[in-house]
Amino acid sequence: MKNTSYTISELATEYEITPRTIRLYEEQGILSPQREGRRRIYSERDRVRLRLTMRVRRLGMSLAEARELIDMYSNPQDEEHQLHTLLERLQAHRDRLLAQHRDIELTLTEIGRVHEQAQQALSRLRQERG
Amino acid sequence: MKNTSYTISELATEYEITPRTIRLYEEQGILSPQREGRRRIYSERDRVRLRLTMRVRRLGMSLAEARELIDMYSNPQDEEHQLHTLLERLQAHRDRLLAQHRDIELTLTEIGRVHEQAQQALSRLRQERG
DNA sequence: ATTTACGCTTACGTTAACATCAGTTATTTT
DNA sequence: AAAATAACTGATGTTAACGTAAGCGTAAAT
Repeated sequence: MKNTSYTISELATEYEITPRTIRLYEEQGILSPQREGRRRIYSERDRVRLRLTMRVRRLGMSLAEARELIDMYSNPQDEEHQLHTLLERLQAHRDRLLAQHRDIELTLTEIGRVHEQAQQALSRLRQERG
Repeated sequence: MKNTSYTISELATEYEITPRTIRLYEEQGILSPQREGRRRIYSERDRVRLRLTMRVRRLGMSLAEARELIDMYSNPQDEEHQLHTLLERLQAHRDRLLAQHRDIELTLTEIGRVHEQAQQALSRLRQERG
């Protein structure tokens, strides 16, 4: 059984963020560590949710969006209506990610173009100097 | 010849942003429209730079990063040292974009998993209700 | 000739996502 | 026992990226 638990500074070190940030994520409802007195004890689940949060934050999502998405990962709905809106929200996130995917490819193409030009300019310089 | 020019509100409408935002981008050195009296006149080049800015902003880049990257697109360097740092910066941007690319794929995989589960739960509900 | 529309500058307001600090408690380490 | 270490709760500060509003100029439409 994974019965591992973590302190706030362990997680902070692992993900290279400050404890302040981790507490903020709790305020935002993303994490919900247990307490041992006043101290926070983070479970493996908390750690996973933190990792997922960092991942989508790198993609420019807000904390609110991050929370929504991550909550959907583990939210077993029972009503048909709820399942429907879940599917819709998932599709919305997917659409956005696909758009970003395209944006990345376009940007990489541009970078590749400039990179090549720079390489050529560099070899020309070395030729002349030769 | 593309001698087209645009007013601020034309660009604002096209890219669904406010004039305020466009003026801000000028302050940040991303755009540099000509003036006709006090009025700003945007060239095709400005428009392209605005489009590129919007693109990388969707990827979560800051305006400073956007400016740096977009400036590199059109900056013909002449010194070897400058070409080297240009190549380095390009590679840094590329690395970051590739990391984002992976993050997107991971997130899409998760979403796909949840999406399937939800679909299945939905068909089960409909089966029962029959 | 005067509304109306568009644009300008200047300045203050706002929100998100933290950082920083002060003061306190609790727990190790020496 | 004393001191260092880690964590806690407020509270205030900071930065980026805008939004909003006031007051003014200019040009086009009625």
